Amino acid sequence: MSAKTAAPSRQRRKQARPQELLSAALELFVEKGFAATRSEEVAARAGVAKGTLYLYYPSKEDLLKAVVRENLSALIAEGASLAGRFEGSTHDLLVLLMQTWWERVGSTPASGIFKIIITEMGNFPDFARFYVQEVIEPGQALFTRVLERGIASGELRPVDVFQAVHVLIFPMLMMCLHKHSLGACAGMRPLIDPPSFIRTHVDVVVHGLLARPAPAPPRRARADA
Amino acid sequence: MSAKTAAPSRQRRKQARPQELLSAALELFVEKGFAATRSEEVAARAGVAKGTLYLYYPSKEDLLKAVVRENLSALIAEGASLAGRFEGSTHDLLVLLMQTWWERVGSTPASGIFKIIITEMGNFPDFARFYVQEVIEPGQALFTRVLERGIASGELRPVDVFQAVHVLIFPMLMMCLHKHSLGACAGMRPLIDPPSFIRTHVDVVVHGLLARPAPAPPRRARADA
Amino acid sequence: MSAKTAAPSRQRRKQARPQELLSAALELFVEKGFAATRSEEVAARAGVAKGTLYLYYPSKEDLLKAVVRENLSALIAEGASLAGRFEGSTHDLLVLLMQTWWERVGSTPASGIFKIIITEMGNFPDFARFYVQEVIEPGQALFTRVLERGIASGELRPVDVFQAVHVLIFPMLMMCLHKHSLGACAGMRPLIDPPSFIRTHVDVVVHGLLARPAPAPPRRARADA
Amino acid sequence: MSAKTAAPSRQRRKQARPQELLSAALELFVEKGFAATRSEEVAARAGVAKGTLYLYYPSKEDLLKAVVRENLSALIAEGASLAGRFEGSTHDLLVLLMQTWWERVGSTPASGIFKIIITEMGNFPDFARFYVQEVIEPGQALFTRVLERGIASGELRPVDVFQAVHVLIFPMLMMCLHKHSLGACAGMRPLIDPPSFIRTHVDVVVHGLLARPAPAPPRRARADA
DNA sequence: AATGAATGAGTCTTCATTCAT
DNA sequence: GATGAATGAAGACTCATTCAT
Repeated sequence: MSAKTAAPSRQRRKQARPQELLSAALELFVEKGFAATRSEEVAARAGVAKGTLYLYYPSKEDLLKAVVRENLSALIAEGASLAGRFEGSTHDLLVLLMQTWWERVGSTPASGIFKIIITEMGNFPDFARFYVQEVIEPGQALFTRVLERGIASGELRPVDVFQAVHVLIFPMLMMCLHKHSLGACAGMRPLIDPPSFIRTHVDVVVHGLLARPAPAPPRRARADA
Repeated sequence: MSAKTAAPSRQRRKQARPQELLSAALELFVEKGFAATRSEEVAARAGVAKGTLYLYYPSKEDLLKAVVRENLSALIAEGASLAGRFEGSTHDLLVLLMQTWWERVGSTPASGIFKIIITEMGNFPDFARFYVQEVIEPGQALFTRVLERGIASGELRPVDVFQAVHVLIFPMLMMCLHKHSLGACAGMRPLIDPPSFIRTHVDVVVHGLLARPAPAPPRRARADA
Repeated sequence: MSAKTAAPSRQRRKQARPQELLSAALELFVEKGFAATRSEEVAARAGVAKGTLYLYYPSKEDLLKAVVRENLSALIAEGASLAGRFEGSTHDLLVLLMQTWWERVGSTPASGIFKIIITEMGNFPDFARFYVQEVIEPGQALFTRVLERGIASGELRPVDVFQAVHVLIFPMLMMCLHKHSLGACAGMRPLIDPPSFIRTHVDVVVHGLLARPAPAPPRRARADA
Repeated sequence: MSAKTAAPSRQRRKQARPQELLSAALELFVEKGFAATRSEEVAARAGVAKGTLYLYYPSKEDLLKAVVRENLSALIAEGASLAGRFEGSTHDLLVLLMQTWWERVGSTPASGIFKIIITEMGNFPDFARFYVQEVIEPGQALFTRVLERGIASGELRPVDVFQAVHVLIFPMLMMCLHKHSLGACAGMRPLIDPPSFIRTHVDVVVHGLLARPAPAPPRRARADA
């Protein structure tokens, strides 16, 4: 506590600079969009002067790339680590995956990255490739394996796996986008409660995938909203 | 027909201008983002000079508003009209609604609007309010009614309706976003076939919502892969 | 009266066009300045379309020149005609000249011309020459003759005539400028009453010029303001 | 002195910038008019780039306001300080006031301000109010006090003071305007010599105001012609 | 290393002028 | 002749980037 409030040594601050700049940039790019964010604003939010930004990132575009890369590495690591460890029913695994994903990504500032990607992917083709290789493909592979195992074991219906994966993932992504667009509009009451939404989402989708659906489980209504 | 190929008279062109400008603007705003699109580009794509744009829309921001308004009004009307007319099972109605929505919006350039909205909603608070009133609320109301009817009739499980609506809608929106981000990256094989995805989506979600699921139909959706 | 309200025949309007355009232009150039006046405004105030203006004057600059020339011819004619006719004391002649000048110029829209000239003279050197020859020199010659006659006859002190002329004229011009700058600011009570000011001006200056000033005449105070 | 010829440090230049910009702006606004002066010209004349101007003044209009404020504040201070100190005849005070005013304003670049004000006052209503409060009213008050004192002491005729003030001031203003319009036209012989004109002006007007004019001094003012 | 004054290419927007109707 | 849609050169202003301090 006292360590935080005390003025950090010059050494420490310098070390933390790149992180601080990236996180300031993430916030602003998410809030206002890449093009509409002035590089001076990024510097200001990171507590440094305009010129300092350029000591760390040679251009605004490079800064964007660094922001995306930085935040996506975290995503991938999380996903990969979870992949192997689990033992139990496919149903339980899916619930766990989704909740963990929300905890580690959806509920953190990193969730904003998807907004940037959606918008800027067209303007940075090399990004598209990077993103597909590093995020989309590993992610799909993970869910594909889970679903295929569930189908093989007879727990799930033999639906089209490739698309079922997207049925699972898309609402999660949309949730993130929502959080940073409509959900970020000041003065607007929060329309959706993410954890609750995720429960419903997983509940519905897993039910829809089950081979012999169990008798409807004691569903939790919107008590938390 | 022959009249069209001849140089259209000035009168006729003036009539068509707003449409042409809006559609050029839609394309570009979706492709490159609002902030990154130069107003002169819009004019050029509509085949007019820079100044002409300003005869029709007093500023770039007004142009954006007009684009969104123009494209979303139609959407709402479609949905509402379909809502009332239908007789049949909730299952069939949901399938029909989703397919119609895709036909009228998702598969048209208007689908790009959602990308713009995600990005720009935070920058235009008054527009956010407009969008909530004109699009989000009516849309939610429509699906809410359908689901509530299905639950009342015993066809669907009594899930949280508000969230189930989002479970239905979010993947559709995400589909649109995907189409204009990753899906638009040149040289990338089409990863998802929307109609097929929608079938799977509706199949899974409706199954997940049904009170006594019919024996899983052995149909395989992904005919295109 | 009825002739005015009835729609003038096309023939009449066409004949009146140049006048109407010049007078609209004069008003606007005086109100807002030459550069800040849009040519479309001039056309609109004259009740014609933008293009019509260009049928009469090939450019905005030509329009300005026409406006100034048009209004200065009137000035000159008035001055010249008054020059010869008068018989009586120099004192009375000066009073008459000033009052007439105010009636014919100062109190009409033509008074605004001085504001334009002051501002634009530097941008149109050929104007400067024109103005000196057509207005300044004849005007100075007139007053010079009057004062010299008064001095010769012993009625006036032998002051520097060239400068005395300016002592007489400058306040009149300043009055015109005042009327179209401060005096034109909406919501500002009229600070100066021109006729009254002119009486004081002439009274003071002629007193200052008289060789043996008459006992102070029964001065009219500011009863009219 | 030698320090000045060496390249001034960045710090020093920053300090001097506002002054340099204001004085460049004054020159150009007077020469060409406010609307006709491009902001880049101002920057260029001050020896900086376009963008630098905007580091100091947020808009061209603000620049104009700063120019006027800057130059007129000094004027008021001068007048007021002189007003109180003087002991001697009203005649002498008036002569002194006029000469000082010419020294401090009329003969400096600040004299051009009046040309700008005449033109732009109508376009900046809030500025008009400012000018009335800060310049016109204090100035009038000053001369009003002087004349009233002269009348009270019997030195001057009991003329309408408000108007007499304008009789005194208007030619001075007109002199300034003349200097920057006709007087600025290249290739035109100097028609008026201001100091000499002012002597005549004050001579004539004060004579016109005196209660018992001294025997007209046979002095001939135009020593320079 | 850090700063922030300075730059100037680039963008939105206006408006004098043209010309098909 | 008259119109007003269209043009595009020009101007106010912004902001990514540089570099002297």
